[in-house]
Amino acid sequence: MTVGRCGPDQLDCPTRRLLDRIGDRWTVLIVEALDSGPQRFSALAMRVGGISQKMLTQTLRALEQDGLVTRTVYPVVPPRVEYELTLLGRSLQGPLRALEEWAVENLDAVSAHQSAADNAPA
Amino acid sequence: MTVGRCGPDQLDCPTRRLLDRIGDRWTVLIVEALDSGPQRFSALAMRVGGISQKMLTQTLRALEQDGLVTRTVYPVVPPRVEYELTLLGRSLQGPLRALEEWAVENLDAVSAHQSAADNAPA
DNA sequence: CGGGATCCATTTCGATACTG
DNA sequence: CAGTATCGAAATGGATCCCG
Repeated sequence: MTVGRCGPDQLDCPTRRLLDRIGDRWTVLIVEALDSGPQRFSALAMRVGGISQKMLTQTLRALEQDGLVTRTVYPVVPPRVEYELTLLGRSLQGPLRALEEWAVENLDAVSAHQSAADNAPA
Repeated sequence: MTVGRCGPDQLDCPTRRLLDRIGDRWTVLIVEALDSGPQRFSALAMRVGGISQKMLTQTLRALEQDGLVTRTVYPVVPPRVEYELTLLGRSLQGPLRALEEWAVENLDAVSAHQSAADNAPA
């Protein structure tokens, strides 16, 4: 459905648009990986860890299109490309960090509930 | 890959775990839909808008398992089931709201960059 | 009304191979 | 090194039918 309308009951659309753009794993992980300054493609791949180059390229392109990331190509013999968060991109880090902190603090509780649910099947 | 390891370069795992659980569209939308108190299944479906009952059920079950949502069944003639955020669930609303605000404030800028990228193909 | 089960279309994504 | 292109496996998700 992609996103369709925004809900009969006046649902907040910006949330949907946000999720449509940066709502996937890799986008979030990449933005956070770019936290510590400009990164090369391969460095990024390592930092994110477990991402295929396809997804990395694809996600970076999307981030670039959205103006969250800049792509700088250095015309040197071994190709060198660096990705860096734009101002807009960095502005996203705050909210993202908030979520991250929530994760750090509450994810254990979530796991606990999870296990409890498992042990009490019926 | 689900999540695999957490990256050779000491990537923050909680983020991955978070994304694994509440990293999809519907989860976020549902949590926000539950903002205004307990909701019935069908009411929830309307508020979220565009979600199939399959995804709604599925996502609600997951949220329940994670201890973010409670499911209350009232044994009445026309079945009545209400979903409500737990304390844990409500604690997630803050961070989520932060993201929402970012979306409201910056999503236009993102769209602008998007269009610019379209108009300057090469 | 709420939701389980099934079927099927679409999308996503990883693996692989090839290029400048 | 930093991609692009292609292929196939797998997950996602909607539609439909049925049940308590």
